[in-house]
Amino acid sequence: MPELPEVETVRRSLLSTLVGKRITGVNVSMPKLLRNLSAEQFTALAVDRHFVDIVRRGKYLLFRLSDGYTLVVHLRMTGQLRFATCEEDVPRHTHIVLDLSGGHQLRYTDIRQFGFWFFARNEEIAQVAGLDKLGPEPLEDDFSVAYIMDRFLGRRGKLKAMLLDQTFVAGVGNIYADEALFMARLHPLRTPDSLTQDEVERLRSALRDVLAAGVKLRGTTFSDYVDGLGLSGSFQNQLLVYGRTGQPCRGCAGVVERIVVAGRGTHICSRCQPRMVD
DNA sequence: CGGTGCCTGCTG
DNA sequence: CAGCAGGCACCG
Repeated sequence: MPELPEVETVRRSLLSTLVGKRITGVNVSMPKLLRNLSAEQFTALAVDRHFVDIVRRGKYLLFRLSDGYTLVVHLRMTGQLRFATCEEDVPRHTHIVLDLSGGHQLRYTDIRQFGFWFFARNEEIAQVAGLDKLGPEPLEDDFSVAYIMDRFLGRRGKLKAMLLDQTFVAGVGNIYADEALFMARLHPLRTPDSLTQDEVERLRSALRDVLAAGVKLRGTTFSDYVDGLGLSGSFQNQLLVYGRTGQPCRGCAGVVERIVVAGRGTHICSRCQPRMVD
């Protein structure tokens, strides 16, 4: 489900409510979601620690706890973190519940059970697969034209696959990749190595613009995604191609097509995004 | 590189 | 009932 804008929105929505709250109890009904600890080990380490900060890297959320501990959460496709009071009904597919001081809870719900939690000392979280290999944050300055040109040099394969590669750029997923490629007027099957500097500049701007707009509108809600307080996003109303197969292109008289690239459903306007010769 | 598996639920 | 879904690791 969640890409950078959704994960960032969850972070922001939980920050002020969670910081200062102490974990008073732990309830794990799906122990396999705890990637590195048993439910007993996790409970023993987490109870009595309080939340200090929440940081996002790519699609990972890092909950900083007291005494130098960090809880890493990845929501993958259908994970949800929800702050709630104890009295509120617990939704189906809720697999982990943290009881918090003040009668609140932090609940983790995940229909497809693809997400995970990893709990360790701050200096140990580099062990989380993928976290230490993340590329630059697309909204930061180090995601530069020079960096992209360098990474694209000599690179065969498919442009869209690069955008989804978290070691190239952190936090881009299927929706925002399609939207950015459309905005940059680049075909997803282009060879990265073939892009001109002008095209790389367009791609970088489009990615940054679409992700910033996604954050501003608090994410894209189709069905599952809501933020940490249960609120939907509204970027779904701004989508130009994603999920619009067969509908008119918003940029020309063409129609949005669906193709498969790198195993993922991919939405393009082949008139606005010419395949060209590589 | 592409293909597959991990899961459940929804849609055509 | 098959196919698809916002992600990613692993396999050959």
